[in-house]
Amino acid sequence: MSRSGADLALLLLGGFRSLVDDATDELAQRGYQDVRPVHDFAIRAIAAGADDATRLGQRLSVSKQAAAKTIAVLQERGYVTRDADPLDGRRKRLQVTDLGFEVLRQGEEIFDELRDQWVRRIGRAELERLEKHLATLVGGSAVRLDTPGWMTRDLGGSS
Amino acid sequence: MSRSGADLALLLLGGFRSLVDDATDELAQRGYQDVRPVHDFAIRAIAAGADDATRLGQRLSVSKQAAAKTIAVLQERGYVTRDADPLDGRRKRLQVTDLGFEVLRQGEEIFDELRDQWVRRIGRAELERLEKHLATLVGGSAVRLDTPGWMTRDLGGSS
DNA sequence: GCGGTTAGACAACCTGGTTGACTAATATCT
DNA sequence: AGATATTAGTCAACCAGGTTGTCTAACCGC
Repeated sequence: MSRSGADLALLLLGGFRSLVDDATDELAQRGYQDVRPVHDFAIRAIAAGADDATRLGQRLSVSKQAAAKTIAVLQERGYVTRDADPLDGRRKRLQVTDLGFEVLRQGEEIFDELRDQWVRRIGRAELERLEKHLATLVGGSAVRLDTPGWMTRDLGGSS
Repeated sequence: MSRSGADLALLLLGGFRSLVDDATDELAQRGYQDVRPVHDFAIRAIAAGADDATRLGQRLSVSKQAAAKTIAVLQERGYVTRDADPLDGRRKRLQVTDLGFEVLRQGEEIFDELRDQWVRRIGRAELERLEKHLATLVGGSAVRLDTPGWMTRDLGGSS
């Protein structure tokens, strides 16, 4: 048992991947075949007020062009709409559709269920302790999602 | 404070990114400018016996072609050599160079130092507890590194 | 009204993956 | 031995998701 710093990093990555892969799987089984976590995050950001491409890009720490590509996908799948802003002719105001909110809701539900599974395995107090420490270590600093590929790709044999 | 499943995922990702970004920064400062964690992992896998492109690919859960591309980079930078296998004319046997081992050593050292910093912040016992739980939850299952981009990319304002 | 800024679109390009096709060498089977 | 199958590596085409740069149209301030 090495307990090296590198192992620690791998453990964290492993934990993350485990959750995300399982969640993506489950989301697919519930009928949202091609939703990737990055879509979920993007929809969430839009719902939270990043309602145009530029702001979404800022929120996601990617260029506005990259954000626009993501938006195009979300729009095509019916998770967001894009209509002209009456107050500013340049902007295209983004709005999350009912379907979009539904994906969000299900995504949350799935993640919560996965967390519950973890609670069952190591106990509530222990998991909360783990979260508390991680929060301390990671700090409030926003987690950047600007990792091309990676969470957007389809997964092999995860679950 | 939501303590939702999604937050947990973000915490894990944040922890990982924090370590990896800092490590990459530090490695760069020590003169290994363009080493990304993925290179470290690849060298490590080669040193551990995945000494041809096919096996390296399997180890890293990527195609042999992708592995070959990585190898080309490692070779160009002098971290590995590739010579004919006297026993099997098809294979090109990989070997980690002294420089390659040096990168590995420094990488380890850096990660260990980062872990020490964490120990200082939350205490040895707590960190070990965290590691123990994560190990339980993630299981022995090999962590897949097949995330295109992401750890290979250069980092913005991390540290 | 005019110059500067801002939102979005378009295009070219990069990285790091993928699959598919092909060659050469080794293994296996009759 | 010889025919056949497998295996390692390479090449090429392609894809996803990002980047920068350029351009247009609309807004803002003087």
